[in-house]
Amino acid sequence: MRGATIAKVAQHAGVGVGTVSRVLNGSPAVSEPTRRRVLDSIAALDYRPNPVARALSTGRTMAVGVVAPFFTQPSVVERMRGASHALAGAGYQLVVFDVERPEQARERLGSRALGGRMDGVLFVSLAPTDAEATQLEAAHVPVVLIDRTHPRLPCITIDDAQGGRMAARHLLALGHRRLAFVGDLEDNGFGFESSARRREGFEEELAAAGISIAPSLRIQRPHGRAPAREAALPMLSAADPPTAVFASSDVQAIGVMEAAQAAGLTVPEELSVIGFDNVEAAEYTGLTTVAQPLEESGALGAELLLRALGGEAVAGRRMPLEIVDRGSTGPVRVDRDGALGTRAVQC
Amino acid sequence: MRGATIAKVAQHAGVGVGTVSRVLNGSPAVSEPTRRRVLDSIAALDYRPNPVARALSTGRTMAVGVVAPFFTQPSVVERMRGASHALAGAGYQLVVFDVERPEQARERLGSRALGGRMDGVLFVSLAPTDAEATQLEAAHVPVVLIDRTHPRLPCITIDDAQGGRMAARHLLALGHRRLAFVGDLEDNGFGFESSARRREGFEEELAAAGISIAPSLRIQRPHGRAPAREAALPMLSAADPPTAVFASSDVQAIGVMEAAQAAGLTVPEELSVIGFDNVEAAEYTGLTTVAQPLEESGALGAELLLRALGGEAVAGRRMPLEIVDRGSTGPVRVDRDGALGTRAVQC
DNA sequence: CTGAAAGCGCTTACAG
DNA sequence: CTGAAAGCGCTTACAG
Repeated sequence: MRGATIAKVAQHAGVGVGTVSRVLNGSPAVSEPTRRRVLDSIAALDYRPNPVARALSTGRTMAVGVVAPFFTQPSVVERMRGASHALAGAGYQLVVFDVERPEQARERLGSRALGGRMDGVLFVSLAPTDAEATQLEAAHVPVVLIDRTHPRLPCITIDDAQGGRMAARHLLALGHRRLAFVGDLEDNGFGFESSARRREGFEEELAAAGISIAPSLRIQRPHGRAPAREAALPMLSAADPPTAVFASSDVQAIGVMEAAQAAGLTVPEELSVIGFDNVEAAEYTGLTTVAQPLEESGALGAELLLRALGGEAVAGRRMPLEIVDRGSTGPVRVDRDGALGTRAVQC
Repeated sequence: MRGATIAKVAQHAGVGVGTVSRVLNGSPAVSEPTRRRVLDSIAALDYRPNPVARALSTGRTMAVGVVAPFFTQPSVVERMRGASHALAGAGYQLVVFDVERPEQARERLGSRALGGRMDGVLFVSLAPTDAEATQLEAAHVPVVLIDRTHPRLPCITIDDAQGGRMAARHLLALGHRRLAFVGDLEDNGFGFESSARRREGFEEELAAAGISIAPSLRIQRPHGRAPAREAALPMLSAADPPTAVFASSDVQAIGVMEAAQAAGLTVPEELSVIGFDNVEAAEYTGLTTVAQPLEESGALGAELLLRALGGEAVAGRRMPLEIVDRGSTGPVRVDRDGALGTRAVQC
């Protein structure tokens, strides 16, 4: 006995199933006495409508899929926080599709995972292929992207290049001239482009100041704290380390700070480090960063999706950036001769 | 046209829908030629079975709910990582039910959220009420708890009191005698008991050594970094601060380390800090902690649930604990007179 | 205002 | 091996 059905309730109340359905759905076309009687029967039988049957009948599942690299990118979790609240408030269930490896994207999305089961889909830091987008459109499943773009889909983005420029200006204003960059591999299987755009903006602004990054100071590794740390350590231990590092994510910036500690460089006195994103860890590691509104982007993405679900045509939005200074960057050290300080000449 | 249906495929292949269903479900009772023909039609029409219809027909939704305080407890995310992989591998969708406030637990669980829509439920750091448990049992929905207990349900737990004892022994062995505790409010709306059990084990072991915690050094606050930091600051700034602090979670331990920095105490020289859980942040803040296997507990919980879903009777498990020493604890300082060092007598 | 019936898209005995 | 039919539990025109 897996619970009462609408038929049992109808029988108990002495009405037709249609009438029970009407009171369930708040139809005004039910007389008050009947309504009461049905409500009483519902309570008496502890009846709860079967959402699966309802979904089959209405064509709406009341579930939204969220496709994201949940466990490799801490920023995703913060975005989820915003989305989860909005979705739950609107009565939607949130189904997670974790994508950790590029191949998974292919397996999961196009096929059974999304088809027919989700009323809408939120892509976070990931984008559907063109074929998938077409298919989703054909099925009339609204889609919103966060932190990625697509020509035909509403996207919530930031200006990554602009963020890179902001980081450059921040470090230049502190007098730094010997700068390093630590970011993602630019040819990754997910098509992540943020790191490349951030680097481009950064280098562009440096170029305007007549500065370029020495090839040995441009590090690109798979995303993650450990790879960043391991790649930064030799660079920071060398005879001529940079005086400042821009990492294209907080995760990597934290790796750089760990490398600095291992190399015996104090932050920010001997090395300035600035990250990007403003994830929670940036707060308790005291990292200065180019902050983007993570939770807000998730909330906004969910809101847009809800409106699209309601039949509205929605447009994407670009979110603002700001530098949050927590003290991991500082003025470049200058020794008595006025030369730019490096570890080699200090002490 | 929301995609082809089984009827269209049957028509296209010139067979009955039952036959199409049989090839879909790998029934051996289909001749090879028919099978090929049906497969061709499926491909030609780009047909994908509607999971909602299938769910209604079979009574299995192929979805599992995870009920947890996702965004207030970082440990939950690490547990999810383990669970997500196992569930996805078995073809189950993962539906998240975030519970941030005590009242939400009531609204969401018992009612529409879980009823009829989930094949199984994983509770993380949260437990169903007795009424909910009964209801889930009546509906034959298997349940597994992680980090909580219930008399009739399989639970994956740790020995919290034992962990508290381990922390105590660790600090006692380093010579600490003036000890503080920072943990959760013990009367919280969620029924979290870990913090209380950890404190009890800690105090028990101290008592065996003839030591007790001064009331002013026993801090209990809502879970979180900021409340821990704010409550610890005055304690650490006082004339007679403790030489070591046991926090019943890493999150709170990080708050204590922030307070130590604000109070001008160096860790571990002037203050030893040990946490509990071993979340990722413990790694990059260099926190010594009583480590529990978070990801493994999630994976194990998912496995048990899958086995229960397969009809097996499953039993819970107790996970092992170990101290991971990252250098935030050290020997107590002793001044020249041999008295136990405190900030007041040093220098 | 209300009931009977068709329909949502599958699966699965039941006959053949 | 295969088809026709009933059934899963709802919703929603359609008549009255």
